Formats: sequence, C-alpha cells, structure tokens
Amino acid sequence: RIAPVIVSGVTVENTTLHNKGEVERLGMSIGDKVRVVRRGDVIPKIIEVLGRATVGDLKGRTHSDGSPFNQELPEASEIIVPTKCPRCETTLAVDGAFLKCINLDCPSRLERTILYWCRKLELDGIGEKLAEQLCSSGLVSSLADLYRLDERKRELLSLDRMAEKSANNLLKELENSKSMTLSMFISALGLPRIGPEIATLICSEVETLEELIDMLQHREEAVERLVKIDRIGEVVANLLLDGISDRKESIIDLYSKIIIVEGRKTISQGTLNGETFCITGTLSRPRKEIALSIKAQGGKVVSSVSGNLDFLVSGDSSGSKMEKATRLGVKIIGEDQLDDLLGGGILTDIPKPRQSTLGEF
DNA sequence: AACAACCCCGTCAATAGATC
DNA sequence: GATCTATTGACGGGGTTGTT
Repeated sequence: RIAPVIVSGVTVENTTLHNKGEVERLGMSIGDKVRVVRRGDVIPKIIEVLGRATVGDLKGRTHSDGSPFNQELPEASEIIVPTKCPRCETTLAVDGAFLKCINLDCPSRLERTILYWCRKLELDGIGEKLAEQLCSSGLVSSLADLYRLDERKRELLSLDRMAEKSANNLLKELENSKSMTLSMFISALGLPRIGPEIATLICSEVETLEELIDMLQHREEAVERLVKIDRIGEVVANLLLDGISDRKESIIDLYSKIIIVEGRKTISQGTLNGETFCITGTLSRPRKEIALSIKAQGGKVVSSVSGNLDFLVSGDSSGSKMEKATRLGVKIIGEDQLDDLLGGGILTDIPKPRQSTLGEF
C-alpha cells in the first residue's frame, strides 16, 4: 500500500510488487518513497525507489473520494519475505518466481477456487465477500457445496447482506449455470496452467471425465497419450493429472452435481473459419455480443494483438492496441466491415437478449 | 427515502513458463 | 528463439440489494 497519489487521472493506493525478486530488484523497504506509473495507463507499477519518505511527503494527500489520508509514516524497516501462509500457516513452497501455499484446504484457496469457478462460468452474484462468508460460515467447503445451497436456504439467508431477493438470484444463477461442456468444467476447476485453451485441447482427445479419471491408474500411458496432442507437453500433462488426482474425490462429487453437455462440434463452420479477431475501442454493441457473433461464424476472439492476428476490430477511441496493430501490419477493420465479413448473419447469430420487460408484461 | 455495501465491468500490459 | 497461454492487478462507474 502506498499513500494516495494521483497517477494519470486516478488515485492510486495499492500497487503490487509481484514477487520476492521484484522487491530485491528494486531494493525497497517499508517507508520508502517510490515512483509509480500506470502500465498502459491502467495498472500501477512501482518503477523506482526514491529513498526514504518523510512526514512532509504525506502532507495534503486525499483518498479518491476527497477524504483526507491520515495514516502515519511507518517506521523504516526491511520487507520480510514470509515463509508461512498468512492464512493457514502452512509452509510456503517456491514455485518459480512465486511463493505458494500448497495446502489444498487453505481457506484462502477455497475462496479463490470458488471465485474462479464462478467467473469462468459467468455465474454472477458471488464476489469476494460472499465467497468469504460462504466459506467461513461453513456453508460451503467445496465447489460441490455451492450446488447444495438450495437445501440450506435458511442458513444462506442468515449471511450478511443476504435477504430473500439476493438468495433467490443466487440460487437461480447456480441452477442456470449447471450445464457446461467438459472443457468448461476442466478449465473452471482452476488447475494451474490449465485454462480454456488447454482444456479444449485435452477434450479433443479425452471425451469424458470418467475416461480422464481412469487414466490416472496408468500414469505413464496417460502422459504419453496427452503429450501426443499438439501444444501439450510433459509438464502440462503432469500438471493436469496431478491436479485431478489431488482433488479426485471433490471433483467426482462436483461432477455429480452438474450436467455435462456436448460441445459444439460445428465450431469451425462458417465464413470466418479460423480467422482471429481482437476487439478494441468503443463499439455500438457490447463486446460480448460481437465476440459471440464472430465465434458463431467460426472465428476466434483473442484479447491481445500479435503478429498472427488477422483482424483488429476497432471502435472509437481505441488506444495502444490500434498502435500495435498498425506497427505489426495487422488488418484493422471497423464494425461495418465486420458486418460484411459476418455476411449479414449478425442479427441471427447472437443469442436473444434477456426479455425481462416486454415479454413478461 | 437515503445511504452503504457489494458486485460487475471495462480498461490493458507485463510477466513467467511451456511448447515447438 | 519465437510464439503462445494463463494469470494478475488497480481503479472508478454503474447497477442492485440490504439496512437504517
């Protein structure tokens, strides 16, 4: 945490140091004065230590809402790298540049697992606070427990800021997001390095969870089989198998609570077969909608510009992506041209918006 | 009715590490 | 060595819901 400072228009009070290496590189201590910039005008980053801060440095600082910053200047002291998880006291393990808590039952990890699952499935309504409450109240101690909340509504209602309406919304969200493809299921588990892309690749080879679990029995064969998939190497294969194996019971439990649906095999049907798109700037429709239209035609939507990108779909006031695309010679198109590419399918391919007003009255 | 708490979204770059 | 995936991170605005 830093004393509030205005950087390119916003008040910054928090900024990450990422890992131990970064702290060492900067040679930083608590109580130092630092220079903060915002990468891409968004994420704050400390780029330099400017020596010790003084009381005078803190004069006249305000939070973003205008209220004064009253915190004292902390005594100068070294940053102590933790050796134990601040939450569960488990000894931390070094994982590359990072320190990790390896206790699968660590409450912090459970909360993150829940949040990750919900975000991946676009299950709205569970944020940090609720996740924390669900866990600490004992209502939820595994992902599968989320799907048991309907049986424990009374207890659910006893949580903070949780009354009838919120509870019903939550239960409905849970119910509505029960169906998913196997690759969704796998990627939403949040196993390290197993994201949507890798999960999809795996599902092109392994068709059911049962099959995957059976593979655990013959480890070497399993690795061999997975490594045959293009872009999957030994490391990822082992991470997947370990990840599943470590959580086997709870994954099976969770699996029994949800519904696996067939993935769209027709995914590459369409006019945009295999073309990649990146969307930037302000457009006339929500990004999500545009992305869906593109995908419906077999196109792929990525979040960053690289030399391999086929099209940058650019709206108004697009920033650095535009610049990068120009530099790399990526074709830049507007919404009109995208519509042309989509072949007028644009209106039929997007899912119906929620008809909550007109239809119901 | 006013206020407070919470959640979601949009914004984007920079890592580290894996794979080929 | 080039290219890709996955992940993280901070803030403010806007919407919804709960509480006073």
